[in-house]
Amino acid sequence: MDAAVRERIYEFLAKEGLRRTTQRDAIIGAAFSTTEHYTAEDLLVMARKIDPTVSRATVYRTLPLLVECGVLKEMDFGRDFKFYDPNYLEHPNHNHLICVDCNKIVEFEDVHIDTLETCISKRLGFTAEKKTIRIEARCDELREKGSCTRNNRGGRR
Amino acid sequence: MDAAVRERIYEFLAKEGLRRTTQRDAIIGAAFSTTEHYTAEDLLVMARKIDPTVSRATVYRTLPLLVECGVLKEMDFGRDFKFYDPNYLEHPNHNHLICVDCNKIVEFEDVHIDTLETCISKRLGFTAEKKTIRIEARCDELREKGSCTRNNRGGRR
DNA sequence: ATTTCTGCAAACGATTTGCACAGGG
DNA sequence: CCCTGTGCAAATCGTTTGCAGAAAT
Repeated sequence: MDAAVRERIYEFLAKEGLRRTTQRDAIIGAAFSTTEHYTAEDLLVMARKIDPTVSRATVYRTLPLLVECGVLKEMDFGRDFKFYDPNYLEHPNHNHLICVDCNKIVEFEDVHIDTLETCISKRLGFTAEKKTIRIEARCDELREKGSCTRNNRGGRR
Repeated sequence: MDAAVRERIYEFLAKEGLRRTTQRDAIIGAAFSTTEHYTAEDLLVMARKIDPTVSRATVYRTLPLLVECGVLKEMDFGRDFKFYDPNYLEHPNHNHLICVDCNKIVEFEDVHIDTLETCISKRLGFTAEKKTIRIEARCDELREKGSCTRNNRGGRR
């Protein structure tokens, strides 16, 4: 994982008077061991590979810290659980396309969108704070070939 | 409420072999007595003004029917509960701006967005199915005047 | 009659939290 | 030492569901 991210987190913890613990280290290590999106439960599994003593509660308590620190983005797609995006720092302006077939989440950026959204907010009398585009879509690949080679997070509930 | 909507619902129920009951009538009447967005709990309260015997379970069981019938739109903003939009038939392509201060949901349409989203999906190899723009924003009014005259759904949890 | 509906209350499931102990500063 | 962090298990809360009786066709 990126040492700068780890450093940033430690500074944040210090600033807040919070401590560096083995569990938090394991969770941080796990959280940035991938560029994929994951759930709290996914992260628990990943963190336990580093430190088996990590509990679910600690994961749930650590996630908001990483979000507040700005290194992780929380995303609620109206699915059953929230997703977290460790790739946020590198691509702060991305949007998400969610495949309803395979649950794959694809990131994309588009310069037009940002302008458009800022315009719209201004027109309505608001100042945009978080702009999210969610596109639910179906794989062309699946429709044409009958199967889908993408990451399949489905099956859960 | 619009008689055409009611008619459309009755046809849907008939087609599905479902029955017309006093409770469903009350819920339908309540569901289209406003153009505002509401939650399941809001709808329960509204329906009980028409028929006090309506239960929460029946509301929760009826909502998906109205959604499937196409007269109501379900929206999950990643808040604590889902919202329902009875205004969907008249404005099927609208997007939502949610004020983080007062929880007001403002609808807007924009022709550019639709084109943009279809392009993006195609570029990524998907066929867009549901396109949602969510803008979280802050009232300019609140910031400037220190108060907000908009509908305030806040306070819950 | 037969089938769908209903209200009730219990179940559900992701997330949060109270508590008593562990461990970092 | 003191105060924060932790695991555990119980609580939370919108929503769903099993069941037995009620109502529609």
